[in-house]
Amino acid sequence: MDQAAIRRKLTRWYDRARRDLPWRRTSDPYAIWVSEIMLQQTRVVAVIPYYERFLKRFPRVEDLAQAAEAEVLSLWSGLGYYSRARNMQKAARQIVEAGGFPRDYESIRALAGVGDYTAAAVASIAFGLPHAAIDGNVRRVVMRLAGDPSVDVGATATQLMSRRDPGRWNQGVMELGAVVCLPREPLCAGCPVSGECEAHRLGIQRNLPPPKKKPAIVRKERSLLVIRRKGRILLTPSARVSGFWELPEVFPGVRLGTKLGAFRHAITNSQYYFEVREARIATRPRECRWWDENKLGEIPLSTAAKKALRCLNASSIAP
DNA sequence: GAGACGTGGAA
DNA sequence: TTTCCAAGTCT
Repeated sequence: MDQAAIRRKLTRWYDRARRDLPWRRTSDPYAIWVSEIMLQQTRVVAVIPYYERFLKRFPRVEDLAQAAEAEVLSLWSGLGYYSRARNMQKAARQIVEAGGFPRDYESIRALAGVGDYTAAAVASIAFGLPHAAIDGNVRRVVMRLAGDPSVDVGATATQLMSRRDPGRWNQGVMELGAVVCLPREPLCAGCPVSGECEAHRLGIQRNLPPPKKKPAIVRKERSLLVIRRKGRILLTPSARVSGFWELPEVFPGVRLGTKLGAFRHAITNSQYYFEVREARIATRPRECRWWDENKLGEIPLSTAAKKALRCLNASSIAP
């Protein structure tokens, strides 16, 4: 591998690619950190509106530290991996207590919800520190450049990394992986470093990284209940995602009514088939609460509950 | 170290 | 329609 050529061509390519990403326009470590947390296992197009809404509401880390958890979760609702939001607020309070955003790798790594990848990304992008950020994109790009699935990705990425601008390099490799060096069908014709790529030379780029075995999808059928009384609707605290509210499922003493709709909802390795059904109760289960139907926008509602309420609204418009 | 954790877009 | 999996972290 001609490392210098790879470094030069790839950073030059990155300087011209995707200049519109909102987090490329900031040098605020807090904003960069927010973007990196949101981008964990989440596509750029999904993150952009959340990122902008989040920073508008919480422009400074102090604002996030002082916010109510329910509001943070509301702003996060729909993004997934909600422990990220809770950890972020925990970390925001750590930061405020420490008197400012941490400025070295170890201190950044110590924040709640920040692992090796995010610490390296923030340290390099916000502070120019020479830490290679290793994510799924970097693993794929490095394995392909080396043409070898057993290559030491961390060591190779560190060797390749620009010492002059580690943040630009890290983002460049990730961006290349995201838009050119795609997992299934890499766009080698448009790749700035295909001439330096060993996998491309050997024609094995589609086989790298080797496929991982997938756990079986479990299918589950459930009912979500719409129990209304005087403009209010019964919700139960989410058992899965604490801080969120759900429509109740079947429980002892409930009387089921007509079916209002159905939808699918996938959660990790489970594929749920939900039917939405009217229901009535004599006594309210202890954990449940009545919520004003006009104020549901103000509380953290699970995505499944939102989908269910959507078919509810559709049916009330066209009964 | 395997498994859990969310969601939605692309193939 | 189903399958894959994305700027990972935590337990």
